[in-house]
Amino acid sequence: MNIGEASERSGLPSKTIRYYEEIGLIRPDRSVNGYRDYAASDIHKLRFLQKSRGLGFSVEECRQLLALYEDKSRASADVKEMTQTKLSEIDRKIRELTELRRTLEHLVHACHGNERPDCPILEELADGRGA
Amino acid sequence: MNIGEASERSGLPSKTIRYYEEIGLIRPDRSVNGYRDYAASDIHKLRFLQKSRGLGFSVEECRQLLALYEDKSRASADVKEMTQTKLSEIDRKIRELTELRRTLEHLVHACHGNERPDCPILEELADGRGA
DNA sequence: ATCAACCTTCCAGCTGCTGGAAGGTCAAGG
DNA sequence: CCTTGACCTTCCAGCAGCTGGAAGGTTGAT
Repeated sequence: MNIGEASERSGLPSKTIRYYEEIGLIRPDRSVNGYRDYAASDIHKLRFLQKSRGLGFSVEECRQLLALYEDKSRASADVKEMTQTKLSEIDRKIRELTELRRTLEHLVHACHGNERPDCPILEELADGRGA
Repeated sequence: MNIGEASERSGLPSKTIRYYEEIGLIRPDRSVNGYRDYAASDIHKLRFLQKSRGLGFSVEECRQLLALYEDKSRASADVKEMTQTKLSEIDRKIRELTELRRTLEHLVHACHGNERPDCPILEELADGRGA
């Protein structure tokens, strides 16, 4: 499939998809007319990239995450260790998002009308408990 | 407090803190010697920025999030609407992270040894159910 | 055959930092 | 008092990760 459809299916702009190819994250085939030709597996990767980038992982981290499921030898110790590291990062992000969510909700429902930066919710957040 | 301590307490490099000031995210006082002087509330904001940036929110989105709890008139309808939008985004991110986590775990425990991109877990992720 | 809607490459510019130079401030030790 | 080292300052350059636009080729429909 052409880049336009790949863009639609992955949620990434064509520009970004070409950029990801440039930096070696994906390697689509080329049709005889020179157009990029994306396979289903390319779309998988692009969707994966779309999500993981949006979740605050750097391109290099995304490259590593991609490698995790492309690596035929991912039973090896270092791959497992890296996966574990990534899992911890993900858990931390989930905790932080949950916290952020709680903060926003409280700001709407509870802090309603107080002056800033002394709001107890804010203090709680900023004190870093749970971060 | 000086920028070094602010950096330590917020988890942000001094360079980044100065940059955030340059683009108007924070406005620390200045000591007589010309050094930046950070109050506790500045640290709160910096920690907030550190987290929300790390969670994939753009600087502009972070500016909005910051505004949500600085805004004295945040009882207004549009502020509430924006908060709701942000809450939805956060929920989506949490879902995606949870998914990503499940995928990584399965890649280690269940997919172990299969060839790539036909792994059923991968299909599941890429098909976008739950994204 | 021509028009719109695709696609291509290339290059410039923007965001969000990040590093380094050149120099001022401060507390401690000689 | 003065020097040393760890701070701090501004300014400017560069990198990461896109993003937009120009200039041009391909495709399918009228």
